Amino acid sequence: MSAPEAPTSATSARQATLESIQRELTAFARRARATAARMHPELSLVSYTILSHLEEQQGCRATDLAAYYLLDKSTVSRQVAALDKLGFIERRTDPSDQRVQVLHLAPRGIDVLAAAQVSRRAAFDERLAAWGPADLERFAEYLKRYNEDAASHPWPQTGTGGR
Amino acid sequence: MSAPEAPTSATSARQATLESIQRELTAFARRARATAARMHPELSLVSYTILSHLEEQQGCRATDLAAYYLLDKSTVSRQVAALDKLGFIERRTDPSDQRVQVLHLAPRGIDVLAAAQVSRRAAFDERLAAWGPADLERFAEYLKRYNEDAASHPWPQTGTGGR
DNA sequence: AGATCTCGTTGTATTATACAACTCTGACTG
DNA sequence: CAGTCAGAGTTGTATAATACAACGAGATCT
Repeated sequence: MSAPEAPTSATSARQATLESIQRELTAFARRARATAARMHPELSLVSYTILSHLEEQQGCRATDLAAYYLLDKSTVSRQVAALDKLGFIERRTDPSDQRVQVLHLAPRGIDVLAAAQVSRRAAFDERLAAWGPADLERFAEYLKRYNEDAASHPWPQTGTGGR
Repeated sequence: MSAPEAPTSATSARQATLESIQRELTAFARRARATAARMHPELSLVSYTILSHLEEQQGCRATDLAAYYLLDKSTVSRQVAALDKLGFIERRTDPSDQRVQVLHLAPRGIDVLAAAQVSRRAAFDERLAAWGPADLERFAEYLKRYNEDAASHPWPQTGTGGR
């Protein structure tokens, strides 16, 4: 263990910045559901994220979704079932492993996702219209880096130590 | 109406960046609940945001919370009732307007919030340990600016025009 | 073959949320 | 002052998202 260092003005400024990041991210997270509902009422945030993920990944397993979004597999199973029932996705059993279903966008899913993306892009375009390209790029990089860091640091032990 | 401009490589690069921002923000939002549950199991994301808001604002009304987090007043009412029942907050009727209750942290609320913040700070400290101060500052600024922009551009009309 | 692991489903309970109807209280108007 | 209207909060009701536990079917490894 290294020697404890006395707090300096630099470390407390850092703390203040971290607090600020937390606060803004949290506020954003809490608003996200409602925001999505207003941008595209026909597709909830939950459905949107799944369809969007499938588009980007060109198909994936339910387990992958659960891992990526930190959800229980039962939750994903039901959401996938609902999207399947609506005809938005298809489940193709993997021939090399009969347990796994590879999820793909179905034609109707492609359509509704595209429609939602139109609204979503319009909203982002308008909101971020005043941002310069350099700031946008940096913001995107920071977010990506943040999410990667969060994923790679599952949890600092906060409680009894179990994970 | 201004003349439509042909898409240039600059505009499509911008679009790609906007997509990236959307994607990362959405993934973050979707993970936030579970993340909070792991960081501080004793205080849900929802409770945390309310207590935290009260701490920062030194008290506010239920209506303010609803507006800030884009929630229905009934939702906030129940959450506030739950926090009150747990002894985390106090409701003080505003003497100048008997309709309004000003919400404040109660001693127990201060305690649990502080405990959660310890976990939270530890998590953020670890996650963002590799970030330099300049990047952190900029990230914080961008998030703040993003949230402000989102708040000031309620919605570009996406549907039939109603809000 | 048997133990064990993984993927997915289903049963059950809880929590967050919205919408609508309602009660108070305050403000404005004739 | 009476009547109306607007704002704050509560409650009834319904739905959606979620977790945990138990389970079934298929794969894997002795």
